[in-house]
Amino acid sequence: MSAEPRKILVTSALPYANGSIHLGHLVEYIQSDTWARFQKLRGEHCTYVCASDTHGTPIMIRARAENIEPEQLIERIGAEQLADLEAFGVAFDNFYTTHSEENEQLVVRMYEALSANGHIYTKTIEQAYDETKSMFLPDRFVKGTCPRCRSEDQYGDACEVCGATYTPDELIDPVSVLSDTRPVWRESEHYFFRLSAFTDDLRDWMRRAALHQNISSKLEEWFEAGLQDWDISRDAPYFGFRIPGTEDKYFYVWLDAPVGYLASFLHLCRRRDDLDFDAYWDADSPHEVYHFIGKDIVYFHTLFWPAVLKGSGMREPTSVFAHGFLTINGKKMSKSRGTFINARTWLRHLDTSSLRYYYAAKLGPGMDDIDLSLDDFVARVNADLVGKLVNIASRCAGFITKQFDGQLAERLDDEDLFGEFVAEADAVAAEYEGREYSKAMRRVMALADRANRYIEARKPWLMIKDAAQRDDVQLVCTQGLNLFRTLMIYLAPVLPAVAERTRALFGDDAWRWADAAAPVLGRRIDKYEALLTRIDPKQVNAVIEESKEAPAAAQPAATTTDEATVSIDDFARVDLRVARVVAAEPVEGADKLLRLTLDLGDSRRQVFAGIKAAYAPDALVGRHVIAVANLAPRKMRFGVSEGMVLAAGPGGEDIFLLSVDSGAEAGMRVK
RNA sequence: GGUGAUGUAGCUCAGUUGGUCAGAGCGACGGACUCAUAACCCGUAGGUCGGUGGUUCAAAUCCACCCAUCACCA
Repeated sequence: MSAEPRKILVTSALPYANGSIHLGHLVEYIQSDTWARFQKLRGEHCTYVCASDTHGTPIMIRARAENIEPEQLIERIGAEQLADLEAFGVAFDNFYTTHSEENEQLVVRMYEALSANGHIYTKTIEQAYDETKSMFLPDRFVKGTCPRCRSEDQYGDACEVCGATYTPDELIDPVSVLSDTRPVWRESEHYFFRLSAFTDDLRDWMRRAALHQNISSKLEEWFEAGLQDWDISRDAPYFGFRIPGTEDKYFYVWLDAPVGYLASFLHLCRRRDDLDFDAYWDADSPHEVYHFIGKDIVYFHTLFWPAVLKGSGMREPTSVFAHGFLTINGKKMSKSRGTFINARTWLRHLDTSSLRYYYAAKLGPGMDDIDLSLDDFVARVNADLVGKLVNIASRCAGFITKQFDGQLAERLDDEDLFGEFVAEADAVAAEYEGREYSKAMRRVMALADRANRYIEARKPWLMIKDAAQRDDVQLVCTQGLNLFRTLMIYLAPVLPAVAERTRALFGDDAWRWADAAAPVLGRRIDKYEALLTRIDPKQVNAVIEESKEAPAAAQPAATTTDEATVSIDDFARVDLRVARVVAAEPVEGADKLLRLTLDLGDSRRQVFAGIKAAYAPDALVGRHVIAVANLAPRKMRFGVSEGMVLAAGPGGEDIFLLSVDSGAEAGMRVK
């Protein structure tokens, strides 16, 4: 490791604020979160940002359908997406929105730079127009009969039956999906980005970025076909940013979306002394910037985006990492098969470490699709994680706790063996760095096998029967626990929740990668609690069953088990935070409700609380309460409630808010 | 339709530049053990590497064609 930490900015693709996070999305977030966590664990200065992608026609249409403003829709969905991602351990340094002041300023700044550099021109094009809705229609909003194979009800850009591609005006009997009327073709002036002028720059960038073979061969393909200029404008009505100097032209969502990476980073820079926006984004920045994306958006991230950055006088990304898609049981996710699984559904029945591990065990640096085979998932997680990995701790900790009062020996039993585990650190690190997670998992599990064999060979359960060998039992179990601890440090990027529990078990301070090489000796450990529990196939079945019908919208969570207890995992899913009441007011038309605006440190939420009879609004402002930060947002008659505040009592006047001792600040996690 | 990717033991996958490359884990089966969340340890199983044809002394590994699955086509 170099003395000076690397400065790294990592992004995940922005989730579109039009739907729920599902297992497919999670491949990307878990992959990039793991990488960012690895860099941080190694002591690098790594920042990981993301944002909600909020603009475009689909969001405008959906908001209309729900009879709300687009702003309300994107705020609700964005909060829900962030909560889901955080529940899976995805730890952004910042999750922002493309519908922000920062983003608009950056988009305009970049557009003006592009314009000044001669990279923008206008051209009149013809486009489908819905006269009843008074709006231009994107290709996907026109349907009709395929001109080639005559299949009915096909989208305006391609036929799903015969695979033909065409433009909407070639469709037979085209109709607008918004009104079922026949669209007309109207002319409109559009703004174009001169992508074709950047071919040489992009070729040059492609070499420097050392893109994965699969991506660069794709790019070569596109270069050979010749780059086409890019239509970056859309006509009103459109939900997005208006192009300066125009009345009714808006930036296409795909222009402002990647700028959202910058906006989220800028938003964070303004709150952090150790981050300087320009130092990362100036054309000659020495820092590293990486985008993790899915293979479906390679075009945008390896052509448009670097070209737009270059054209606006900024630096290009250091590299772009693309992953494949997720299949479940070998097939595309499907609602009828129950394999279109939302993150939220998963959380109700299964823990998140298991999925993180399974994905890691399958992920490599390439663009190949990965398969979540549910039977294999259960077998693999139970065998690898519970059977061999956690088992090491489980079989050693008992002796230490019961026989030695939790006291670890002062030395190791087998320094050489420990040394073998330490010697793998560089190889594991290199595999993480190269996103060869599957290889890293394989390597770590091979070590776990080795640790189990070591214990098997020493047989502490026999030694304990002989008073003369009592000290050796302590040595062997100290050895075993330290082998386990080293492995858990290696796995911390993938299994942050289990790593955290392990760290606490040993009473360590925050782990760094190098700690894996230094055994913990002579210390008293906490009482061992199960770090993970086996998965029952019934849990997976429950997820499938629940996913089969239309996603149960905001159904109260079914109890996850028959038992009256919850696991530590279950509890950890509830994100309790200290919140400061910024504003409180009665809700018109509701007898019991107060509308609270809560400050959660990094965000503000609107929450409705049934405490009107017990608390005067004015008395609440400024005080701290405990809020559930990841409760699914709920649409109420008066607006969306984005959480709940904790209170005790039967209700009515007898309701008592929980508070925290002085010193606590808004945003602190309760645990 | 064009382009590209993938197709290796029941399952999930490794196999750098062609010659110990026919492998691992899981499952299954047999045995041992009982510290551990029926976990762990030892052993067995044995797929003509999607198909056909070709190049080569030698191909899962190169070429051609075919089949299947998947993706992209701004």
